Amino acid sequence: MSQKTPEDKPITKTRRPSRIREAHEVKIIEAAEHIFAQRGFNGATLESIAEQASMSKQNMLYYFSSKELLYQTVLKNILNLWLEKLNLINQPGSDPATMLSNYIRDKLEISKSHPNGSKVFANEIINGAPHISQYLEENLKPALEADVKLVKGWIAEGLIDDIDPQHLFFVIWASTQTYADFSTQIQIALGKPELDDGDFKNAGDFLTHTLLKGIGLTFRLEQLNS
Amino acid sequence: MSQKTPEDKPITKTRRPSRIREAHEVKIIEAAEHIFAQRGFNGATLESIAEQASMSKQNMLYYFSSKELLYQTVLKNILNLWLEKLNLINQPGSDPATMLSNYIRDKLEISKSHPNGSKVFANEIINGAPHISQYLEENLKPALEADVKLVKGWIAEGLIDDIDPQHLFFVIWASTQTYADFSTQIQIALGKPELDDGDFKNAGDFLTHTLLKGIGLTFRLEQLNS
DNA sequence: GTCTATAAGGGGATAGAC
DNA sequence: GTCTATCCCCTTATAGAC
Repeated sequence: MSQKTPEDKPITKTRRPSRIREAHEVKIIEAAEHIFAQRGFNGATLESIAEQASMSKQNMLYYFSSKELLYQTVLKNILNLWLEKLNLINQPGSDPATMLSNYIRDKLEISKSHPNGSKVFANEIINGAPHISQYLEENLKPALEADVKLVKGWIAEGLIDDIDPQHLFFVIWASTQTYADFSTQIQIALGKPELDDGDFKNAGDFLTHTLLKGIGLTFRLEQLNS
Repeated sequence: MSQKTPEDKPITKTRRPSRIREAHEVKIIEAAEHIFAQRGFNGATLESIAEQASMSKQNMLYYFSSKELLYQTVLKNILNLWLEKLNLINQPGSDPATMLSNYIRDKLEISKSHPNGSKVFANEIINGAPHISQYLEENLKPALEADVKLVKGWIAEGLIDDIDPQHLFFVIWASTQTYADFSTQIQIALGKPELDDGDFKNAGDFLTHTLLKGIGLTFRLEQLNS
């Protein structure tokens, strides 16, 4: 699996990252996600990120030479996670109801497991995507177009209502990511200090019921759970 | 209507704002919305807001004595606009389909007319609502609870499916505000430089069709448009 | 009400010893 | 790889003249 150097002995001078570097990089990225989510790009200080990662600011700069680089890394991590799930065609089951309900559940799952990455991304988009618009153009746009084509096929076959496929995806994105991005507001509305598994289950049930039924799929929840 | 001073002649020393003050305050708030939306609270500088408002930073500080005060003003403006529309019971028509479709159209209209206010608010919530959580607790929460009660009544009467009312509102909020907050991403996905009236019409049609049908309302678009 | 000047502090990034 | 020290710019807010 892993690439081997021609020599017998491993040569540490090559680009292979050392064990300590790898561990520190993970720690720093997690800290950066946390702080960028909480304070935005400009509000986050390298000092506070380093503190969250339990190291000195100067040492952190040894691993990520600039705030910008750190930020880009966090942004691309979450976007790549989403893009993986957006590849609907690669799903095992092939009927529209299963594909869409799986996609909704997957997106919600990421909101639950990576709320900070989602928040950093949301912040970036709200501010006009100054650091990532090109990456969206090159990666998100074509991925969405493939799915739109798929959904148009469903409409042509009469499997679902004649709705606008692009807006279907915009609404799925918004309504799944809101449970990460707007969790503070939802917590206040629900009167609880944190969203728990039950809340995400309720969200998933509501969304699959409403969106699938709403576009004309005679989908029943019991089918999926069985 | 307007409060009168006991004296005959207007006393300029009282709290009544002068004409020039009022005009400048409006200009400053609009500029602040724009810059805060684009750069976040920390990224926005008083210098850039003042420039957008065509005045000196020092003069702007004469009207709004701190960045914090300016920010709070922008936040409460947009939230109050939303709270007005959230008061569903005050609508003329009283059937669920009309109430909800009107609410969705109203929310979308605000996304179109006040995208910057929406973005500033979104940023604030994402960052954990450090400046406005108490205001949400005192104003948003009770307003939502009234609507939840209303929707529960509809369910009890069998007018709509047995869905979770709170999540219905979370999804309406997310999916209408995304056309303001995430407009940059949507523009990239649609391949156009700006969202136009047609895009908002498509969004509104998709949302009313899908959400109303999705919760079991046998609503037809033609009824509303006639 | 508007201007010039400046106080006061914060924060990104680099240099160089160990 | 990690540390101490420091450069230098940016930004909020105030003081005081006009």
